[in-house]
Amino acid sequence: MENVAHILLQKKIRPSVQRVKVLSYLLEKRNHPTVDMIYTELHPQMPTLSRTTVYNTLELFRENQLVNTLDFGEGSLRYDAFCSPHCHFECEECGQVFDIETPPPAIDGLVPSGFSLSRTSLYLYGKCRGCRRESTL
Amino acid sequence: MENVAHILLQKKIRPSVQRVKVLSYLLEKRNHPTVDMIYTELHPQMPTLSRTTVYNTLELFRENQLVNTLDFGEGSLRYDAFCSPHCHFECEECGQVFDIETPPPAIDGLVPSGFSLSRTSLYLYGKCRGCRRESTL
DNA sequence: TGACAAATTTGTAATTATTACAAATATATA
DNA sequence: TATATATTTGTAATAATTACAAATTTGTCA
Repeated sequence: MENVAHILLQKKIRPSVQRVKVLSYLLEKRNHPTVDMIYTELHPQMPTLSRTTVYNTLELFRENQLVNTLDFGEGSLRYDAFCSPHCHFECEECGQVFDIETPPPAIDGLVPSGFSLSRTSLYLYGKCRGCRRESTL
Repeated sequence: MENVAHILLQKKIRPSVQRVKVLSYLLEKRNHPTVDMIYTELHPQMPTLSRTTVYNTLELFRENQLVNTLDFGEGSLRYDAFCSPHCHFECEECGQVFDIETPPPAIDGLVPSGFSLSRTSLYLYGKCRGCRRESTL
């Protein structure tokens, strides 16, 4: 919506149709999608959309701190439009990613002296509620 | 050495030349290498070594809990032959990976009820001592 | 020891995610 | 409206990894 366009304008990013759609997708779905998930979902509505545009757009968003990348070690990156400090849980069964609304644990004092820390990522792996339920039915 | 062959035999893995060399490399260097680093270093001594063998060998080691994979989001996996619970720090300047000999922080209670946790990975990013020193010279 | 079976290694080809890049299109400005 | 600038697109390149079948090595047993 207009809402999303404003977010882009605040970052001095021109709100093209493609950019607004990609950011809207991220904000509405909150599903930490891969490039392929975004492309596959938006392509039917925008037949001219290019995969490259999705890559370019996400990279632009990342440079402007509108998204963070997540790497669960599956071979492709995921994107998160919620940049508050929080952790992520990936279900090893269904692949869904869940937000854990707790900031990553303090690790002050962990790094050797003389080192400087710029950021940390904590990834949690396991089974989500739905998948656990299924396996006990 | 023979030492390394014994480790493999304990896991009922036949200690072929290639397997012993790859595991020795990991244990001696402790440098969390990528497949390419291993291949590049071992190839001169073993001209017939194949990259595929390195991949196969590491996968076999992983299945037998002899190594863990690390994914710092650089596009290629790294391998760690020390499986005690500890964290990793990657220098954003020189790319070196350092062990942080502290177990990943307890995150009990972080996961939503009904979820089960199987493992966690904590990645730290920043500048190592050497690179900080260089930048202030 | 020699022959055969099983395990391992090798090299090439396929696959997948991502990036490079130039042409085409759309947008903004004068 | 003309022109410069920004954006998008599509194709081709790159890089990591996997698939797979042929070649080699190793182990077993007569």
